[in-house]
Amino acid sequence: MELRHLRYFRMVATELHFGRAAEKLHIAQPPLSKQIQDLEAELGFELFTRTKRSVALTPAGQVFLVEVTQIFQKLDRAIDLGRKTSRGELGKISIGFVGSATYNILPVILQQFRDRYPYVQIELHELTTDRQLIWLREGRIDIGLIRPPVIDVYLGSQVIFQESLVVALPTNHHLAVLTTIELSSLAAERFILFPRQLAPGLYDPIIAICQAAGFSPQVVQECIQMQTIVSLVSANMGVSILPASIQEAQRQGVVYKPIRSGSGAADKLATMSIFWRLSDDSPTMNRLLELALENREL
Amino acid sequence: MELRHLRYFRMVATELHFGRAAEKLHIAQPPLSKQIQDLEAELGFELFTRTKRSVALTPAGQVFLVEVTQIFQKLDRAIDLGRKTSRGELGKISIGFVGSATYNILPVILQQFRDRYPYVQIELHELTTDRQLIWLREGRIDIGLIRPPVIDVYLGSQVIFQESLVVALPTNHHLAVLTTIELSSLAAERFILFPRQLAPGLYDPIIAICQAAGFSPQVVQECIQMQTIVSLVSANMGVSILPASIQEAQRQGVVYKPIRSGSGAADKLATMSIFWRLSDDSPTMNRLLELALENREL
DNA sequence: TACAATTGATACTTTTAAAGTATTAATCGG
DNA sequence: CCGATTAATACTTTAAAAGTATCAATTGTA
Repeated sequence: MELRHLRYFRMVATELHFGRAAEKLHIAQPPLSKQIQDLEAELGFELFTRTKRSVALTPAGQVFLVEVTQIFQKLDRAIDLGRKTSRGELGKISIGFVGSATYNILPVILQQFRDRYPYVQIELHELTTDRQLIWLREGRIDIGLIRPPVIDVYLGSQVIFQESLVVALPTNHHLAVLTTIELSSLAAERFILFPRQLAPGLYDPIIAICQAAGFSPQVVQECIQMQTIVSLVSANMGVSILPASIQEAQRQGVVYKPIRSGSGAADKLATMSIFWRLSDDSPTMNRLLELALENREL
Repeated sequence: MELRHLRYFRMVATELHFGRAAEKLHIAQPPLSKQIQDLEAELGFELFTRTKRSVALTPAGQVFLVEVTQIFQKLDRAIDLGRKTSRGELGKISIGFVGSATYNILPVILQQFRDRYPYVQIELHELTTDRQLIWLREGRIDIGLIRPPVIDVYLGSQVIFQESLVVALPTNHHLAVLTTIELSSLAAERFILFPRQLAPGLYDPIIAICQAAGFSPQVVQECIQMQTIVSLVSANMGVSILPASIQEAQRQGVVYKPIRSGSGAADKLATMSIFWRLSDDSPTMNRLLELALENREL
């Protein structure tokens, strides 16, 4: 049995006239009769009761017609789903991100992606850099938003966001009255930073600019969550240097001050990259990647 | 697109190897490659990502595979439903019957039919003879259980049940002590019968045997429902002559007595026939007809 | 009642496309 | 680097679908 048989059957069942049906199918009448006969022989039951002058569906033919119509609908749907999937308009994508991406690039990308591809299911995982790399390799996430550098030959990456660093001070700090902060004035302060292990891409530049300003920061506390660092600053436990986008989440008891860019070295030092498996060619991943690169802020 | 393309696609998707898939399909590998290429060209998207050494489904191919599998299941089901319908194992049948069929042939037929064809939906309509004929011609019922004679060239009929007539007497009637009744002894009684118009096939033989016994019955009341006749007899309104199967529904205050068959004329005078449209060739109707004729009681 | 029109089936021919054969090109493992 | 593996390509053969001509049965009308 081939779809041709079912298409022909449907036309004859609609027209109830072999001549007209053949005409609509753009074939001659004898091959149409033949195909219907073949179909009936294969099915093992009659689809039509024919006299020399008229054609009518048998009860079995009626039942079969309903089913066949649904089959064609299902086939159309199958093709449509396949096409949408191939375009990345349908499917699933798993995105990993470090907490600090929440304040800048992630919401922008998510909103645009949802607008463009509303039928793609998005799965979000807030993960530390190292976990993201593991999950990426294992295929548990398809995209990672990570602060470079990361060296992995199986992963592709692109910088998608760069921002300046700011100093976070308790409101009652004596430097909090200034509009910009000279880094060297923080030489004696106690610092609260991310653990180097989890975010070397953020940690190392901070240490570097401090040393360029003539001091090594005294780190008294390390915190995994950026929000926790802010809390500790507000509680007068110390000061911190953070990506500028932290200012999106304002908090009582803390003020953020730009670093005076005498050397210019403090500008755009916090970078965020998008990572993916080089072996992954899935349409949804490619669409998300395209969109992320379109929205680069460097 | 033909089912062949989908069958081949399914096999390649299962094997993920053109050579093995071709072998299982009992064709050579090159035509299989060709058919898959044709399918992809028609669909407008790739189903497989192939290197010279390996084959894998694209995301679109995965989605399409799921749908195609369902399509084949649906096709199998369509064939099965059609076959069952052609055998009369699936479908619907509408049966009309006169009230008095309830006591004899109808329950037998219904139970057997349900046992044999449990997936056929049965619709029952208790109707007078004349309404059944109208409904039959209009196609509102497919089968009628009617007391003949009926003359209609568009309908087929077969006698399926014949039974004797009995006399229904009030319990306190002076003849109620006898085991059989001589008809002539009822000459002076008041009779309660069906209206002739609604059941001439029952009415006329009753009148005939009475006249053969030497009297014309005095009909004081006509009732459409057999149960109502029995009620009136129990209420001492008169006597009646009814088909023997009425004894299935015993009732206080009424006794039934066989007619003494001196002449033999009272035997098997009440007949029930099955009627159908001669133009109707539906499998369910044919199965019911077969079954009714198998269960003939003459 | 007979005859023309209608309509599906049959017999046979042509055309299309599916399947087969031989071979190539690329990849991978040893 | 060589041989085995595997999908693709080029070309031939074969099968089956479509076309043509005609028949046979039915219907309705002259």
